[in-house]
Amino acid sequence: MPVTMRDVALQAGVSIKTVSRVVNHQPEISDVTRQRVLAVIDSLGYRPNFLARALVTQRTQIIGLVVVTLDNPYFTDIARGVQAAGREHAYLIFLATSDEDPHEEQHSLESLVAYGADGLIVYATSYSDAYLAEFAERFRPLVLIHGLVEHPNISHVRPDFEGGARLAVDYLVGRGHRAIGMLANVESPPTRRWREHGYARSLRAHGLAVQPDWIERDLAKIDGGNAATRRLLARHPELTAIFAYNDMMAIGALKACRELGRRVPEDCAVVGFDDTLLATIVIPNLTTVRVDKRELGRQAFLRLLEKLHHPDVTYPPLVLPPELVIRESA
Amino acid sequence: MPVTMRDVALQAGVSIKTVSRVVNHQPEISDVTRQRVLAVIDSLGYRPNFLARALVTQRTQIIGLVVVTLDNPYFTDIARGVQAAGREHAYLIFLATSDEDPHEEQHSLESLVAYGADGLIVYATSYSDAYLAEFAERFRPLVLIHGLVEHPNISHVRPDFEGGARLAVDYLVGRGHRAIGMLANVESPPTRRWREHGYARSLRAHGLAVQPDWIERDLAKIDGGNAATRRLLARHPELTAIFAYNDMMAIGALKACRELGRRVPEDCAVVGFDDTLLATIVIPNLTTVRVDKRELGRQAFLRLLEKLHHPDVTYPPLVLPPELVIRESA
DNA sequence: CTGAAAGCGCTTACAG
DNA sequence: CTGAAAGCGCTTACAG
Repeated sequence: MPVTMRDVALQAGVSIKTVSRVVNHQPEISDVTRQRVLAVIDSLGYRPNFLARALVTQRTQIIGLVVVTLDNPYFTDIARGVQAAGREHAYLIFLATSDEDPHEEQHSLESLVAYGADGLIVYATSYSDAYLAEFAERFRPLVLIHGLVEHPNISHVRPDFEGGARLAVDYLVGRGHRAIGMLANVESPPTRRWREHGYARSLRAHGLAVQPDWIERDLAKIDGGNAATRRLLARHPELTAIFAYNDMMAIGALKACRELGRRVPEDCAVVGFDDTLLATIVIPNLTTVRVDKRELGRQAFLRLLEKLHHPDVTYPPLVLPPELVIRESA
Repeated sequence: MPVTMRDVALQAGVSIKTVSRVVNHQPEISDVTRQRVLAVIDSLGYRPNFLARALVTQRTQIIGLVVVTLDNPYFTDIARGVQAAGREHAYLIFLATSDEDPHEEQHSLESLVAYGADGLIVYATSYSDAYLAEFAERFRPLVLIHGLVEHPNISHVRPDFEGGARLAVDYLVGRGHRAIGMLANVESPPTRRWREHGYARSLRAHGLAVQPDWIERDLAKIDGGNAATRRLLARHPELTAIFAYNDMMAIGALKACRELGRRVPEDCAVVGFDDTLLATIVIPNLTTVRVDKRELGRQAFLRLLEKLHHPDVTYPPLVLPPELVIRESA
């Protein structure tokens, strides 16, 4: 039997509307009444029922956050940024994971809407762009992290992958490397191969030819990185450096090198991407491209908030500048 | 303008109640009517509003999960277990993190209740036991992971920490170690120092004296493990092995040894606890006590579900058996 | 097998 | 400054 507004009103000898006024900090109320109501609220331990409120206001102050996996610290850091920003603005962040199951991802999105989430922040590789556009059209505003879907209700936030990749490859070239392989994510759609563009662009800028065969694709995880590195090095033992899609793949590369008897960085330099907490756990410590993950999450939230307040404005993608962190692996 | 039941009813030429019946798969309805309503639902793209439903049924099918941090993969694995079990039973898992801020933790718990979560699963060190008991009394059933609060509405789930610690120390003694230090969590309240009991018990079982000074406390993170190891080894250079509170601290110990020029395992063996994904990333790979984290999460959910269905039953704590995984560090 | 009415706990114009 | 009434979108007895 939870305590309701009615209970408070009865006890305080005022109307429900008056209670509502003090709960919502509305000014048109005498101080005496306010104090009296406050006292009753306190003594009864009354808590407003958000569900009921949401039903009438059509706003829940809930933001849904859907990420593919919690396994990569990259995502948990982003989530933390979203949550911190959400807190500041009195929003609750509802974190859902799909565990890489596309079916589950879709289900999460729809559940979140059914529960009245005011908006969604999505990092999810498996959604089709068409589905996302339709979703944004029919339901709520969306902000996509790393995505790319043209729709007025969809905003975008991402690191400057291309710039980051150039930073990495420029550095490698500067260290004398000429045969630089790349580990790419098989799941990246052609429209979002930003890192590959950066890699190619940097190579060309230094007068080096781009060899498509030096790019090897696999899942963007440790095992994927390990397997891709083995294939790459078997085909092209002449490679002296590897630029990896993310830290996970870079760690896989480190493992592969270790198992293959190639010293890092002497025989094969490795550069990662993201600068997750794993980068300094691994030996050798990873040289990698740092992305401000919390800021990314924060900006995603802020973007969504803007859209919620100004539904008719369309915002250009926000692209955050990365930074090269030089450690031991290259 | 979302589509409501009323819209469907109007369009299908039936009452709202009839629509409700087909949406909720209630049997008392003719097949013809059902088909007609289904067709309208489909063409209108109707989705039930869970908020409205929850308001009347007083059940949301939402379970709140509160964890201290997402930084330790141990917690994300538990969360994954909870989520998987939740899915199977058509529950939505609302994951909240406090980022180690006690104030925020409390806020999460209360928000979750305000939004109508049917029950809560909590791993949170900073709640006082009294607060949790009062919370369970006034609001919803709770299951505590690693906790210990006697209250009929609170259930418990945890690995057998004491047994796991004995496994680790037995192994170390079996390998010839006699001077075995321990890294403990400063934040463990005296009632929950299960690993320390296991450590002491194993030592005594082998006729070895327990030296309180061989136990060093710090935060259960990498840096804490690093610092604690340095202090411990400075005071007791005679130690040849270290048993750590968790993998995070063990990784800190690895770092400390590396920086101190102590080879692992030759000069100092290290055993962790949890067997997170980090254990095989680190060099040397960590020998550690494996806990089935997903199962822990699953059981936490199942416990809660039981309680939701049978509020009057009180369940004994569930203690999951761990297992020693021998790798390179000991 | 089908429907009209009340109510879940709030907020929102609208009066006074 | 304060209150009575309607309504958010559903479900739940209760009739028929």
